[in-house]
Amino acid sequence: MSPENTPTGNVPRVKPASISGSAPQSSSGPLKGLYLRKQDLRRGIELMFFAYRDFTGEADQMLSNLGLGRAHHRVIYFVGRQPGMSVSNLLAILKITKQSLSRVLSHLINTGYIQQTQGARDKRQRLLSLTKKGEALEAKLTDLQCRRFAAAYSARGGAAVDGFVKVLSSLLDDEIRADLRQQYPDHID
Amino acid sequence: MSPENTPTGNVPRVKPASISGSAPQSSSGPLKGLYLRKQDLRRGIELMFFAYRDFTGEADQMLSNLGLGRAHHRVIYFVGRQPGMSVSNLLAILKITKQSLSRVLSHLINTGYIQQTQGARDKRQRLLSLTKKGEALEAKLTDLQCRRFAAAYSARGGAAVDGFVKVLSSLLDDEIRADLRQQYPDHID
DNA sequence: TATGATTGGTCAACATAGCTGACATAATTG
DNA sequence: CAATTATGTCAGCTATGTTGACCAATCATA
Repeated sequence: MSPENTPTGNVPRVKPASISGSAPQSSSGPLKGLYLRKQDLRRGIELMFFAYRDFTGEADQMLSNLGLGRAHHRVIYFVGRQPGMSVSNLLAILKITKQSLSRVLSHLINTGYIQQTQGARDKRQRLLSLTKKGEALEAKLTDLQCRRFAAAYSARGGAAVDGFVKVLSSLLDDEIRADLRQQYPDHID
Repeated sequence: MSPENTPTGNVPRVKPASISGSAPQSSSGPLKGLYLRKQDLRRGIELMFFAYRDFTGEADQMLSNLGLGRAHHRVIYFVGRQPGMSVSNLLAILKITKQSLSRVLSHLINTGYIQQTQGARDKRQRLLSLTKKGEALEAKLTDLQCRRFAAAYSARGGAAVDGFVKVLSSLLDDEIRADLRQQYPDHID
């Protein structure tokens, strides 16, 4: 059907450094790198696309009932995770412009999901935290997604979870991986 | 710092069926479900967010240099994966409206990345395929993402890849998992 | 063969969420 | 005091999704 569905036996491989198209990679033994066949890499690409969509789908639905979107969710999630976070900190995590954040954040403040207090040490800073209403929404949304993860994790077991975390963290840009390693010292390597 | 960073020892767990907040889950032994602590589930959520962003980042950059976006990439990717695909088939995969697809697809046809031929059996169908130009772009984009996967896969090894695939496929909606199981009969369970 | 379902396209209008550029204010730091 | 930093705001643009309405060609079938 598709070009990479070559009949088993002589399947295109991909080397990390350069992709040679269809040259078989025989230098590292017969079994090593079986998961580096082009079809395996494509499966990874597609799994990321579909899993990310499904993973966010339920929360998106709940949000849209409240007139909110995924951008609001991200703000609520990260403020909930680290209350007292500054705006610039949030900007660094989300990697969007302050104008984009401003629109979403103002809305969340005006609708009573998020509150801000002046920084004690640096009075310019607006330290963000969830209100009761915000906490309630954050809990509902995070529970939705945690439930999906809990189901997947328990269906597959600890070893699979370990591999999942390892591969995902290796997909990250180096800079982001370093940041996450600080957040989860024992869990991201 | 954050509310779930409780000092090790009595860490909130999450059961797949219902999230109880902070009640410890002791019914299934002392070690089982260690990966179901709330912080582990949050780590999963965050890894998905950051990894998806980084995973698409390089391709997004290349696309924007050509005046294209991620939506164009998806079309090019899936048409390249299954040449001769019909519009309705593509709509079913992407799960967007035909109006949204139309805008992107028309642009790709007008700029010579995609061609369409009338279906032989059903003359209403427009069967889509990549032109030479489209194939070249698809190859460049897919190679970018494959290289990232190849690097992560070889850094972590086959066992980790196996866990990665298992957990990701368990994160899918049931219907999507069934579809993917057909695409990759030996690889998604 | 007539009817209804399917495949696909089109026009119009709208919403979300990103972007750039320019400019302003207040507070900190050297 | 001057420079930098943290934050906000106005204006406009783009990409990508949405609804709703309507049309044409083709297919399948009663």
